[in-house]
Amino acid sequence: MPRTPILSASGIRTAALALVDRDGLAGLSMRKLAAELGVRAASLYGHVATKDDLLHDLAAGILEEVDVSGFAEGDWRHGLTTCARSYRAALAEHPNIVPFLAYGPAHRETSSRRLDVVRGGLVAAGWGRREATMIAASLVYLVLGAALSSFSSGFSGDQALHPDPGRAEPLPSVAEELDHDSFELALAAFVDGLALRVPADLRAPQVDAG
Amino acid sequence: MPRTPILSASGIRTAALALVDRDGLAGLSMRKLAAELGVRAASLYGHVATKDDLLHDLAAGILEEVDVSGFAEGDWRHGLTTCARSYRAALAEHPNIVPFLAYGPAHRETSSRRLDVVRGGLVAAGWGRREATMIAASLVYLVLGAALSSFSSGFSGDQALHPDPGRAEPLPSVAEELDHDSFELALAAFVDGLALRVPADLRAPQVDAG
DNA sequence: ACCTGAACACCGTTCAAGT
DNA sequence: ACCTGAACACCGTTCAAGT
Repeated sequence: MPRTPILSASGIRTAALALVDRDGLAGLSMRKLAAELGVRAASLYGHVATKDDLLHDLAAGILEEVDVSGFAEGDWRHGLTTCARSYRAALAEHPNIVPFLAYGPAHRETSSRRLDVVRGGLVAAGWGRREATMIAASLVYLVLGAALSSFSSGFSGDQALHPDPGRAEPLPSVAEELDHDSFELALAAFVDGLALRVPADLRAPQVDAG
Repeated sequence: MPRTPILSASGIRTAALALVDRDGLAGLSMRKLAAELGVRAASLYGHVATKDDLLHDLAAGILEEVDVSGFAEGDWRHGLTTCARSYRAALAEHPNIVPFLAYGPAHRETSSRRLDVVRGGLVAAGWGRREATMIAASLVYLVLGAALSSFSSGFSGDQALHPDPGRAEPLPSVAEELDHDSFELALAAFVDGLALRVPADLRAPQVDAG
């Protein structure tokens, strides 16, 4: 009678993500993860190739939640805005994994499949292919930058931010609101600025030698 | 006759930065760093409190290179652009340290002193205090996002990018140029978009209930 | 004063061995 | 098939001891 296995790849991933959410990226160790699952560290390697691989899978799962359907209606401004917001929201649900995304091309595959949809939407809306690529990249800059500067930018001496002038640091909720508003401002300004250089269809092309 | 000390805090920092530049953030260990200096790991702790502290100092040194003087002329667009470019250039010189910046408020102090200058310049140019804070935050989003998405965004199947259509990946120089152009596009669009919502001085204030 | 040896409490990963 | 013990080659950090 074969006893049912304790471990599974997906169970490991779930526990790992919970651990990262709870204890941060540095708080995830294979030994701790194993203990959480009632098992020893070595056992994990029957289901998961490597810790880096595991983190990669977690990141991919999160990026899969990004909604790129907003381009369907043909409005690239709406498409960009929707995508950026859902991207940011997806990262906000697991903020502790964001530093891992900084470690380079580990998560390239999922991320770029997503970006190709964005690029496609932009091209369909009349943008050139190179512009579309650059706009998609810019979107990632904004979202990723916002995700990892959240709470950490730390604005030192601004009394205008907290109604109570005796306080040195903004309250968490105030900081959160400020992060949110900053992101929305950046996104709106970026999209508005792009609209000024929309090509052929609506406007004459920008001067060639910038 | 007291033999002259081998170690110094600044010597350690220099070697550490060189090591990070060469071997990446993961390639920096206190033991390796000590070996590089002809010493044992324990000796470092006479001059440096902690590895995290050391990295914090490296980051602070890099952020100090950021040029925030561009606001002197009173042109906030020029100030923002100059600051963003020099910020990006400073990070580009030590790209391997960027992931460390993602690990939260460790480098808050230097960073926020810099940001206060930006905020000040924006307020002097007529922006409201809260807007100025949000714009400064947005700038950080853009630069940090660009710094860590560099080369890593990885655009999969775009033949338009490389002149030779047989190639699967863009050449490094092509990727670099694309990163650069994307950043410049994002920055220009962002600043242009901001200009559309410039307050009181030049335009009527935006509608209050957004 | 400054550096070292040795130790403590950890890591990720492998692999022969158990069931 | 699946898990374990033990080991390997590492970590950051401390601290009594040497010079």
